[in-house]
Amino acid sequence: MMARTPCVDKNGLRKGPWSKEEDDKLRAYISRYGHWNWRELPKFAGVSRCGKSCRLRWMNYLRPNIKHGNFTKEEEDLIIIMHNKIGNKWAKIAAELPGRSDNEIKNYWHTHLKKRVKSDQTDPKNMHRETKNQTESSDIGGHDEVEALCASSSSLELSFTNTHEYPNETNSSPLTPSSSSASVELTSSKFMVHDSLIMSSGDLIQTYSDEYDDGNFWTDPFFEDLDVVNNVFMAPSDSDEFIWSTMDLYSEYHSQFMM
DNA sequence: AAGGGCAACAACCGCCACCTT
DNA sequence: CAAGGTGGCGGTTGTTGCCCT
Repeated sequence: MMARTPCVDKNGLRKGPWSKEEDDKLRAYISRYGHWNWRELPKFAGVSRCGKSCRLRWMNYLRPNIKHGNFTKEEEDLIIIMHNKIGNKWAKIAAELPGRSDNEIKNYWHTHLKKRVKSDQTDPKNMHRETKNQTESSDIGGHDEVEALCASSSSLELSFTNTHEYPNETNSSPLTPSSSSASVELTSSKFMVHDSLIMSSGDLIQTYSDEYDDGNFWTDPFFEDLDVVNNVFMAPSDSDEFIWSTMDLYSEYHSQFMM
């Protein structure tokens, strides 16, 4: 794998390439409960990563329907046309390519397409084609049309959630979609009770301070004592059932008192 | 066969926009 | 209105594999 070697930052959070176990934990958690809050999520998913790293991993690799490699000619052409019109707006371009992440498109552009475009433009044999493309661009990928394309893509994320099969759908709860048409997006406010429930549930976490360090939002631990979370509440993978049962307990609590 | 250079790409980092309080 | 929290975007880096000499 072409990635950085694993390491640990000052907060004990892992950096570098993701292991299969980490992927499995993150995928299992989000599939079941959605990404309700990226900063808190890794603690509950049992992953020693910062929220930002989890988000990136999910968006670029673990999302349902995500595709890798082998860009089609149509995809390449669309990237080139849109890049010609809107520049490095990778997220907007990615919105037009279902299953492709902005990061992958960005990488693909830098490693393949940029060179291709450059050589196309400098190759005299392509001068005619270039002019033709520009004409076509104004027809096919003109500014208005690209904007319209981008606007129409707002439901892309929803379409992903629609097509995703939740492995535990029968365990429907306020935190899990009751049907495949439900969004997995959950507001943080709906989760306000989460911590207090878990704390009261067997006093697993003795203290949870609101006054954690004012360092970096993405990388600093959410709980005052990360070790407590990792070693006590977030048990190793062989105790995943415990995590799920605790989360389900919360779900019941939520449906009983918060709905 | 060795090793230097380059390509590919996963992941990190900083910044910004938006939302909530 | 200001400040803090959060999500998202785009630029960049770092590592590894491959190719060429």
